[in-house]
Amino acid sequence: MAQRIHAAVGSALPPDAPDAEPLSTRERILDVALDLFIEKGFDKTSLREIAEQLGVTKAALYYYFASKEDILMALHLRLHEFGFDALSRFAEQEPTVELWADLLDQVVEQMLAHRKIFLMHERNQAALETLHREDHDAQHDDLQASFRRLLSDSRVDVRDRVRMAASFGAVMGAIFMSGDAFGEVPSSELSEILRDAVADLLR
Amino acid sequence: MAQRIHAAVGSALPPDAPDAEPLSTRERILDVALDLFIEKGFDKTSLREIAEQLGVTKAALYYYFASKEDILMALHLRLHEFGFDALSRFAEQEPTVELWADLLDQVVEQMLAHRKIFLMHERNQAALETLHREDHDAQHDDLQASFRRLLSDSRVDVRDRVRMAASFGAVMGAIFMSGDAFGEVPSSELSEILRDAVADLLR
DNA sequence: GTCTATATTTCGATAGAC
DNA sequence: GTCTATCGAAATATAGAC
Repeated sequence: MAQRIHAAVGSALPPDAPDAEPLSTRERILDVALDLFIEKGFDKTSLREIAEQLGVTKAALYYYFASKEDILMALHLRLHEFGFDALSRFAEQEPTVELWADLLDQVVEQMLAHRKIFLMHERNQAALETLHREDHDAQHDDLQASFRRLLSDSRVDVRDRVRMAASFGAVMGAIFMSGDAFGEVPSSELSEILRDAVADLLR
Repeated sequence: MAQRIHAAVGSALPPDAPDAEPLSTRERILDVALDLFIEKGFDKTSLREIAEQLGVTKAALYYYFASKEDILMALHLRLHEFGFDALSRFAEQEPTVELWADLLDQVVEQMLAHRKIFLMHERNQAALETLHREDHDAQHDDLQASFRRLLSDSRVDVRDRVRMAASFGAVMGAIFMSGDAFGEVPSSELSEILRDAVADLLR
């Protein structure tokens, strides 16, 4: 596993945009993998399965990705695309509940727009951690790590820090934990309800 | 895998209670497995590893458990022990935010008292679902399923349902998502902060 | 109850033709 | 770019002695 990971980020366009050009094979692999990683988990998904569902053979996958973990990494990088420079704001200034509330507003939008990617992350924490352990490039200083650092910042009152963590969990819970209990609720309504709830927690 | 799963529940006593009798081998297996399933995930934990850390061989494990999944099932049953008859209250009456708030108070206590079991569940959702797919005994009608049913109950206003899900997520987030950011915060304080937060969400 | 084998399967990955 | 064929490793699980 000393191999360089060279994953890149697939297109995040909606699947049937008006002028959708046919997805590249690479992107199709990622989309199939994303669904399977959500449904069965990374470890229980075999390359054979991904290939089969795509109508190619295992070996073809290796033309696009150096390893199975490389596929996971490419999906992980999709997450870094959306808004998680948002967290970088906190690198310089002291975290406050007000800043946090602003951040969560953005996070809610991103999560609703890219449910699958977030869901995949929620359901494959262990596999993703292994990935990061091996990537000692530490170029990205992972999200979760920044997260924990923030929540450990002793300049902020404990009560506020707990509420910061809780408000994030609240958003996650409402969007993901419930399966599709709110699948029929329009995103805009869900978004508004959540914004209010977050405000109540961090007011 | 047509084999009957016959897992039973290990003792949930604190590890060094005053009159602690030495743990049975069976319980020691479960405790080691619990730690490893949290740290590396179910799929990446091998029976060899569990056995090694216990000072026995793989084969010995099979005297106590019929399969690797059987070990996971035994740990899953530990969860059913604590307080999740709590959810049964909702089977009969209409869910309300008031009932939900009461429930969450209990859940907070259970989570703080049995962090590891809950953490293991959070981090091995995929493996646990596979388990349930195979256990078509449906004797237990899983927690998560009851959960989703509750949150889909159209008698309750959408806004309230979303807040119910969010409040649960808030508790999970504060206790688990943060790693050990609040490890030094006394449980009693954490519990009180969370109770207040939940009240703000469901008031 | 625990051990030493070993059977069996599956998977990730590679080589090389086309 | 995709295929066929195969390698090698690792894991779960079993058989049978002690």
